[in-house]
Amino acid sequence: MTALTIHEAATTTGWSPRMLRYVEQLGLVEAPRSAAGYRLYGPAQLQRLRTLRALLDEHGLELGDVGFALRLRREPALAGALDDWFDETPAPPRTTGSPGAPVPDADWLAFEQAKHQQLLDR
Amino acid sequence: MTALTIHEAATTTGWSPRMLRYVEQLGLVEAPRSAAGYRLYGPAQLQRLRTLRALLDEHGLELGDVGFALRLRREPALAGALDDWFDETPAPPRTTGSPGAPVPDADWLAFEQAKHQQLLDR
DNA sequence: GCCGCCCTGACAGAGCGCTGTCAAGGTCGG
DNA sequence: CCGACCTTGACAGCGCTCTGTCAGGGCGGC
Repeated sequence: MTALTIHEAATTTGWSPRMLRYVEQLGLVEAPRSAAGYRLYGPAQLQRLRTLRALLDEHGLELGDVGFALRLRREPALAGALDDWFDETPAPPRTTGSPGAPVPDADWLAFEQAKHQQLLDR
Repeated sequence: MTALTIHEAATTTGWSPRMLRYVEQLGLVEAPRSAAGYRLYGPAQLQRLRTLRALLDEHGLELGDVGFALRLRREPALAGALDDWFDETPAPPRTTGSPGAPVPDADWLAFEQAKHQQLLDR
């Protein structure tokens, strides 16, 4: 099938083989493996690599930045902690019933949903 | 009122004066200024500095990471581009009416709202 | 008026991220 | 079977981030 080796994928996407392994190590584009362990780059992976490059160029990002964004998606607790910190400043948002207790943590999903709902209600 | 100089704020929060200026430069904690330009740290800023330290320690973050998270909040286009890239992989999401055109960009907010709505609908 | 703190700007060094390159060994196609 | 490719692991250098420190000048309280 249409599956390229790492060297072929590198030349067609503009990355270097070394960088393709690094990108995979960051968890950004993981190529399936052959029985012998060779990385196999299919159309999906190639597309992903090209759009990744465009993303970096367009917004002046680095791979580490995208890696951090990935971490935000994999660790919702981290994303929630950041949300809380950024929302902390303006005013005591505890206008709803529950007082200032640090969120029972079981209600965390509902808490985040409420926050997203606020985003939608505008 | 209760407003500390940068040196006092540093000793009570555990940061160094240098780092307080750096944190401000990153846009994370900005202290109001006196008429002469002195930074004035009130309770709000002190609280923010302490919780910032806790945030870093708890999740093993660096200041630059939080700075990047701030950038994500200030540049919704960047956040949207990352969302799109991460959502790109699983399946062709163009199941709704509009074909593969790169989103008319005026509908961008609605597009993101729809995506958030999917998050809420679970 | 003086001494101590504040400001900005700059330089410096430690550390880390990114990228290339090499080594030792396995796999594949002619 | 041989040459070209792949694997992982390691090391090296460039550049950037982070943090401290210093210089030159202003502000403030005793």
